Amino acid sequence: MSSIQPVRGTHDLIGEEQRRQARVVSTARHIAGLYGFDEWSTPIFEETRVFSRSLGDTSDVVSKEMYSFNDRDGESLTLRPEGTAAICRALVTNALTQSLPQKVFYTGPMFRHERPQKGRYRQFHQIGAELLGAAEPLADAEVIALGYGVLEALGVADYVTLELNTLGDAASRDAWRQALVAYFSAQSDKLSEDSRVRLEKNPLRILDSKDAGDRDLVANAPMMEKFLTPEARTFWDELRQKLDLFGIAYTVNPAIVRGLDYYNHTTFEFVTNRLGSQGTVLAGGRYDGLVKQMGGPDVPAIGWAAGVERLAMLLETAPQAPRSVVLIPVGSPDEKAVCQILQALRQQGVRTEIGYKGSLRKRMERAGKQNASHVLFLGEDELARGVFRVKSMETGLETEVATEALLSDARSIFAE
RNA sequence: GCGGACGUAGCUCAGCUGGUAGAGCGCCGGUUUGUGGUACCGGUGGUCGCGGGUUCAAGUCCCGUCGUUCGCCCCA
Repeated sequence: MSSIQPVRGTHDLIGEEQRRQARVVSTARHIAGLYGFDEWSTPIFEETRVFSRSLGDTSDVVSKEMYSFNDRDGESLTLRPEGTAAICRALVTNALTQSLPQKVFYTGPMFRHERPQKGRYRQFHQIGAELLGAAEPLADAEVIALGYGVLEALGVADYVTLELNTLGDAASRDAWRQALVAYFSAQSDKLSEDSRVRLEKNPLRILDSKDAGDRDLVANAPMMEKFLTPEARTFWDELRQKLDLFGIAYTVNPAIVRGLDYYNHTTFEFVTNRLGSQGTVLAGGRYDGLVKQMGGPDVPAIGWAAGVERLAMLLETAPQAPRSVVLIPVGSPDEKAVCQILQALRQQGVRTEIGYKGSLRKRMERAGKQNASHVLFLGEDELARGVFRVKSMETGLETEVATEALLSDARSIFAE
């Protein structure tokens, strides 16, 4: 066993694992396109303040999980722990606040120094969608519909449920937060140790505590509903109505409060019970203040991110490896003819390989192992007669095909 | 960051109460001359995660460390 290992929480993506993740990404990219979202790519590292400012200083992501370092110029940089902040930064830097709305799809690696677990890695991958510059509930509904559409296209929608909540606008949220703090402070002796810390840092998080004692307290805690301003209530009502119009089923869960500071109004999570404690598969919400925080104008926005590894694990069937047509020279036919036919097939869009070294038996064996769809035999005899022997590895049947036909009509010859 | 479990060939694992490692699969080659997935034969393969300690002797006991995994925490 080699002593050089990949860094803790990182993995090489090879074979089936690579194919599963690629399937997730390409499917999401396609569905996002149907909704009119364009793909952006932002740098993998940013100035640290892009994240520290936006995610909230007290969030664990900022306070203890970021890969931050000083570069050779002494500037503090950070490997992106999530995608939304950078998209907002890019919106501002590229002056796209002039042409709203912008509908953005992105994908790529993210980095968080967490304790690795299944479905939770230090370098992991996300897909995400952001709709910047639309304030109406219809936008929220459409963004959620896009998320659902991706899950549906991946064939995992059945294992997943949508949980929905509202945090209201700033005024609602502040009032609610104060009420929660007052409520929990009055009986902080009954709270779990973890939740006493949350009371200081992020009281909303107490609501989704798993501690049994906490849950009893939470059951009687003041609910967001009561603190909604009339505007926030209208928004919340409309959102649910639009979701109905899109035919998206959901359950309201007051505990969906999200971890990052920038959310307001809509929050949602698509969750599954198939991945143990890492059950959140796609989640997001509205973040109307973030673009302004990034130094831009007041741009309302809504979006979500999803974990590629988690979705890849949920895929029911693994994408198949592509099958090749393998050319096996018999004896020593003219090399020029061999190379020409290889290139001609590739130009016609047929995945073609040549069987290297070994006896004919060996090469056949290898073609079988790599699951080739067909084998092409070319010997001096065939070359002289202007034909190939084409063997279907599926049926074992072997036919003679004129070289001309291969040069002009290869795809139909190899179509199953 | 906290607590538990685990860590033997590429893979799945066996190795009793301590005496310097085994199987199956895989991989490589062969069963003569132009044909796979079957069969047969032969071969390759491990400083038992790593580092200490106890012992005449450790894969087997103890400590530490790294990694994986489960729960917590956090979050996608």
